[in-house]
Amino acid sequence: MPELPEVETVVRDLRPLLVGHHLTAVKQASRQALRTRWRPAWNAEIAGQRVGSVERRGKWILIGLEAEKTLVVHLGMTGQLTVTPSTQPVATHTHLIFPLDEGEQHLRFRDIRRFGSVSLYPSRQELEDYFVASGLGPEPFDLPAKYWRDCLRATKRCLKAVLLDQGVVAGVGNIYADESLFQARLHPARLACDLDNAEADRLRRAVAVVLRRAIERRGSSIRDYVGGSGLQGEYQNEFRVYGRTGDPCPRCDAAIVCQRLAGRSSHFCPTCQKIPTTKHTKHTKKIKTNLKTTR
DNA sequence: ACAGGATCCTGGGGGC
DNA sequence: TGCCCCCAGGATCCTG
Repeated sequence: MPELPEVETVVRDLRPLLVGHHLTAVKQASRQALRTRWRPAWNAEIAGQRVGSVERRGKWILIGLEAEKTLVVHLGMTGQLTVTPSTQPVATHTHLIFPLDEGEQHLRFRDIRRFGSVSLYPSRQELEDYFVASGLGPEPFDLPAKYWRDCLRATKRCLKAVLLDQGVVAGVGNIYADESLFQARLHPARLACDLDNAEADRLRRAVAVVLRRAIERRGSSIRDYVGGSGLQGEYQNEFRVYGRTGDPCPRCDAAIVCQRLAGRSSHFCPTCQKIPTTKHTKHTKKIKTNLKTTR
């Protein structure tokens, strides 16, 4: 899916197009259910509401309405949230249409694979309760060093799994996990609890550096992702390991490897990102032998 | 507690 | 051209 940089790009694009404008209605453009079913009762709640804010939390998009009502959108794998002229033909797999103001513009939610969701929370508190209940972790920028070290020390999971865990840090997905690990020169199968403080700090900074750069480039467009104004991202042109199996490592020229790890394809340089011998080597070896090389 | 697999979906690409 | 299989940026549930 769109990961944090893509979601941030959508939010930045949508903010000037939505804040101060009114959602006048809701049209369900398809009968197919999203991950969370749109409740007809929300139609009346939305109608006539003025948009006060557009924000991001992890991979969630929060559209603030009046009286603390919040429209909450998750793009899943293939979700697109865009403002388009109402004269533009409605694309296939468009599920929800929110006409704006006098109806000359539409806010549209399109999602091919339907892993995404759109729902309405009646108050900030209920939304916050949901995030707490689902264990959503802190934002990756300015992560407290001690918090991060403690999280890593407390788990025997591999680094790849920890980075993908939205409860540890919110917003990182498969692409940016691989790119961050390369940036930090750490092997994705390293056990989190094996990292020393210097390595933990390196990874924490690498995540922030990679995500910031990706935001500057408006995220990565692999197939379905577009920003809030329909524009594609550019960061895919700067991938150093993701999707580059067999290509030379930009640091040392060794061939980039792709292995299945934590259920996801994981790309890394076998030379720059080595697993050092440690007290947990036995366990790590077990993980490594379980890996199945793909492609 | 954690790994790993299956699941929810559609579409694109490769192999034959 | 067509068919079949595998793969994909996420999250969640289940099993061992």
